Amino acid sequence: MSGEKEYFVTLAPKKVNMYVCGITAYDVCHLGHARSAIVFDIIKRYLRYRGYEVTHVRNITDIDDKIIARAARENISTGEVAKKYTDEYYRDMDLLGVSRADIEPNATDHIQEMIETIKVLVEKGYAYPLDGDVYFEVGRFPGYGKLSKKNPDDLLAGARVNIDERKRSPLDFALWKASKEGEPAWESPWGRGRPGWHIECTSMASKYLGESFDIHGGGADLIFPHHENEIAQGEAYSGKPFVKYWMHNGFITVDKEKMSKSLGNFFTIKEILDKYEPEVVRYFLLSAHYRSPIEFSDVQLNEAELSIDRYYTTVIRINDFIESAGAKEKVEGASELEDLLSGFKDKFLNAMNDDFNTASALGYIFELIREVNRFLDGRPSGQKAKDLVLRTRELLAEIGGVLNIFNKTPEEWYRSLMKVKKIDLSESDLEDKILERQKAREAKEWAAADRIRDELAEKGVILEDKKDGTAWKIRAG
RNA sequence: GGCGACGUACCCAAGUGGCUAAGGGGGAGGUCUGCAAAACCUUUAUUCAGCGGUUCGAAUCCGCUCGUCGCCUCCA
Repeated sequence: MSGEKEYFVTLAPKKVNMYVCGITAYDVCHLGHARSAIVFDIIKRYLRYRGYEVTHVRNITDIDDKIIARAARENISTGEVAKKYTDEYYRDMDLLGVSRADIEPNATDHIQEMIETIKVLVEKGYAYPLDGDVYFEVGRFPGYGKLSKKNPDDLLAGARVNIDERKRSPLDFALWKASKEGEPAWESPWGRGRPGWHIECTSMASKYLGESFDIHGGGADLIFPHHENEIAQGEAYSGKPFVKYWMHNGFITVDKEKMSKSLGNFFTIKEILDKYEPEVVRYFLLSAHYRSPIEFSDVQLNEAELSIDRYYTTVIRINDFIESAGAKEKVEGASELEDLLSGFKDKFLNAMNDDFNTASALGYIFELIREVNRFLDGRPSGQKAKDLVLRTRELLAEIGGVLNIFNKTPEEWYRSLMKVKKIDLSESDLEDKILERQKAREAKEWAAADRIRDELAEKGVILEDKKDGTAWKIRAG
């Protein structure tokens, strides 16, 4: 609310009540929806990791103008439209590794609650019925504009055309809308109609999280008017502060412009996941701070893929070492690694405690990656070296777990890359080729061996000769 | 027009008053290797859009200028 970072103090000790605006189920999701979902998924995971008991509510709007329009166009019911795109949404979220919220309410299951809220607002004089609609009277709520830092007078001055003359003020917004013939409708004290968009979040958030709760999140485009209106409704209703901390994720941009439905410059999650591993998308989104705009491009996604590949390549080295390390104690240059290991967790926590700075956290992960590689380059052996490397692997896995990345085995990673890059080669064919090349190498027929390697490289498969055999990877980036 | 955010290397990106300006990608050189790949090492910002100011000290605070974007209408 202050527009600045603040110390995080929960309303109840160690408990966090968090509401995040979900989707309106009228079309498939694009990357912007993914960002919001992933950002708040990480926030929830991190708070839980830190020992908070988090109740996460994420709504699904299943009745609104766009759903009605789509239903009319496709000649199906609004319920069918909402169901279809809710299913698509869950499919996308599952692929992206976004966990479910604890409560995922639909608007249409809470019509009664909304009617009750509106009734109270009317009784308290904050809202007025008008020809079957009900409007919130913005002028009656003194704090209006405090979240978006807008002055109601400026808003009035800048008001665009299409002003509804019946309203007491152009800023007044609908709590309840009378239904037209053939539209979905519910009985209410003001006649048959349906709820306005803003009221559902206020009613449902209050129902599940209380009249005041800790965190409310969503995309930055919801600040005004949606969240401003939620505050007006919630605080007019209860007389209490509605939300303690507002958190808004920044936009995804394409050529510096906001990715959006209306501009048509969007990429659906489905399209992106056809070309990139879900983990790559997650990493990409975590590589910038959640409030910053982030430019979508293939270059960026490829860089994310390379970064993740660097991680898994190191995991392979670590695993190889742990399996094959000799017993003879040889530990050189371990002090740097030991230092880094002992300070690593604090660095990670500090980064995340500072407004969930995932980009900084990822930086620390790669510092550790470089150090463990350096350590392994010294060809260490023995139990002490093993313990150190094991500790590194565990620490990396723990932190990766919080961010929900880096949680595959390297084998899974490369199989997954193989699939997403549509490499036309079975694993057994690949093994055969490697064997064939192995024979050539043993016979020191380098040209033949190189030919096989080049042939595979052309398909995007990279061979790595190690002392006990040849491993394959898929070229990232 | 009103309000707001941002501008850090070739690209992406952390850093918001004080040790050598994280990290990733890319470039150049090197070590290792049959050759590669991977990894590592060295190097690539005496400088943080520009100009002023505050301060012992600023990329970091303040002012102005330039540029980019967002919100003010549905939007993650």
